[in-house]
Amino acid sequence: MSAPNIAERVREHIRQRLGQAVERATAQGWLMGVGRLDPREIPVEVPRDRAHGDFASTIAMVLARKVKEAPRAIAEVLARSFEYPSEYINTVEVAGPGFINFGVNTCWLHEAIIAAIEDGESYGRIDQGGGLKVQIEFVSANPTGPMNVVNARAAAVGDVLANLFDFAGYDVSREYYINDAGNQVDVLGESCEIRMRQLMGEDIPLPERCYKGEYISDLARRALEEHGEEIRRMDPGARREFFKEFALKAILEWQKASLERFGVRFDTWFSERVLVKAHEDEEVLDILRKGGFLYEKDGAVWFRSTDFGDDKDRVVVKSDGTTTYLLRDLAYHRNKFRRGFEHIIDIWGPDHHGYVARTRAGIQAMGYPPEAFEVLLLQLVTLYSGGEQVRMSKRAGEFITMDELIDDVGKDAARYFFVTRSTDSHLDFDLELARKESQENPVYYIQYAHARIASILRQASSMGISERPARLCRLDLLDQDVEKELARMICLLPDEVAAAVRERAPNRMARYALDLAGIFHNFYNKCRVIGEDEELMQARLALVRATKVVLANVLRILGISQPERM
RNA sequence: GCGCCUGUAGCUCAGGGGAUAGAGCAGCUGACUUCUAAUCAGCUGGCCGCAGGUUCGAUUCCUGCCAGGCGCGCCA
Repeated sequence: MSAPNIAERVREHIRQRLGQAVERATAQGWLMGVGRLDPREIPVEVPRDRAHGDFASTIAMVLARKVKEAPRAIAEVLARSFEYPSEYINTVEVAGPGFINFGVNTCWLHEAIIAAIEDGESYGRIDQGGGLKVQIEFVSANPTGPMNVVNARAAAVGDVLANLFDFAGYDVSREYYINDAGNQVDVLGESCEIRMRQLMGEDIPLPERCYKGEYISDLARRALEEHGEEIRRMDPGARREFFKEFALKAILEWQKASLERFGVRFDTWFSERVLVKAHEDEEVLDILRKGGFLYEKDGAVWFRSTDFGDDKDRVVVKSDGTTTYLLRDLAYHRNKFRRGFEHIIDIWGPDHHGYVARTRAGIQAMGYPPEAFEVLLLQLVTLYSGGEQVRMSKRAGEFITMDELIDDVGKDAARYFFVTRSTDSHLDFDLELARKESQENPVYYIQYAHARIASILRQASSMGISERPARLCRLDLLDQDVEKELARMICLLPDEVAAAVRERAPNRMARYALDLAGIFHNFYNKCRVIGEDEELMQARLALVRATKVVLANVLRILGISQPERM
């Protein structure tokens, strides 16, 4: 189910007619040497500056090269040959160095208002993905401590991206990879066990490699409270194993709860251990060996990833016989493909960028299409507090947790903040500033627009005014600039979704929301709704109702609540 | 040394071949007997890091340099 993308339809229309205009001009002896033109290649864009029309084409500048005439002259010829007025196009003018600007009949705006109201929550949905099975794996934090701020950014970005893919017609699945097979969970168990022994009065130091956070002691205390008797009866080996499992389970629950509070829910929590237990890492070894991509050197087994563009070969089995993280990661990605995902997106930290080439190499060596594997490198977050950088170190136990962040700035503000920057841009997050400015945070600005509309609709309803179906309204009465701006923004939602997905740019949605809210607030100050003549009031009610739908849909994509009152 | 990311307003950042480069915050001036002033209108503020190249056109693409961040393990 997807609403018609009205803007796309108009663009298509312009391309068609421009194509015809070129043919017509050629037939009359103009524009020699153009040749045939594929309408799909005719550039038609939404100009940044509204004064340049609703749509614009740079086709004249592009053709200038072939035709060897001044772009401006070409534009004039095309504008003259362009057939209009048409069902969508009202005006055609040549401007600047050779732009052809199109003014669009307001009926396209009306269609969007009607569609937004009638389609409601599904307005803006497009069928770009055609149900393609996409998996997005994100956060995948080590299960050795609470979620930190970097995890929170990944959570926000991944979740919004997944929402966007869903909106664009993909069959999307959210996945969290649990790194529970490495030695870090052993260290976790050890840390916890030693804290427990200290609690029992034993005088032993905590080794340097251990995790030092307060939460470790808390876990030890809890274990003693809940399982004290059993623990006392265990021999040292069993006890360490117990603490490992206990801590792992508790931390996973904790992480899950934090993410839940943040509004992020995963379809699958995938355990590395399960993968290893099923010997899927060894299967990968077999596959690679059969493909002739393995060799031995210095007592280790190497994968010749350089065959696939990596800059050096990689060890998959260490000389002590254990497997490397890479091998298990390849097994994991093979598993993803075997589960039927047609496109895989991993969100990684920038410190993992070196793994992209070798992982893709492995995927290719195993016979899967390398282009179906995509990595989004999400840049880090630097926390500031009062202008001073907050250094974070898990081992030292110093960090701001995701929970603290949510307590501090709130889920909505935090999510917005994380998603408002592009993924490849570092994020400076000043806690004090975020707290201080929480009254004027952009997220409130957007939510306030939504609440204001709700208030208007509430008021209308309490006055006994019933909203007329949009298609029965005199939408042509919406002739003020702000009203048309607002309607135009409503039109552009499907476009915006498409662009955000194409560019993997959740931040586009944040910007769109801000722009839309801004235009609405502007409208609110210029135009009244209730109290105008019946016809105008009904038309504005429709406009405002449609705006509310769009704001709500965008906020939902961003995972931000849509308050009815503030 | 090699790889990835970044450099745009005082601050935090958008824009990524096109027209006069934008927003928020900060600063200044105005607007509430009105459907929510968490709002609006206006002003101030820019060698788009530097130097070349590609072309009708470069803040955007390419190369080099400078500056910052992150990596470059038989760790995960």
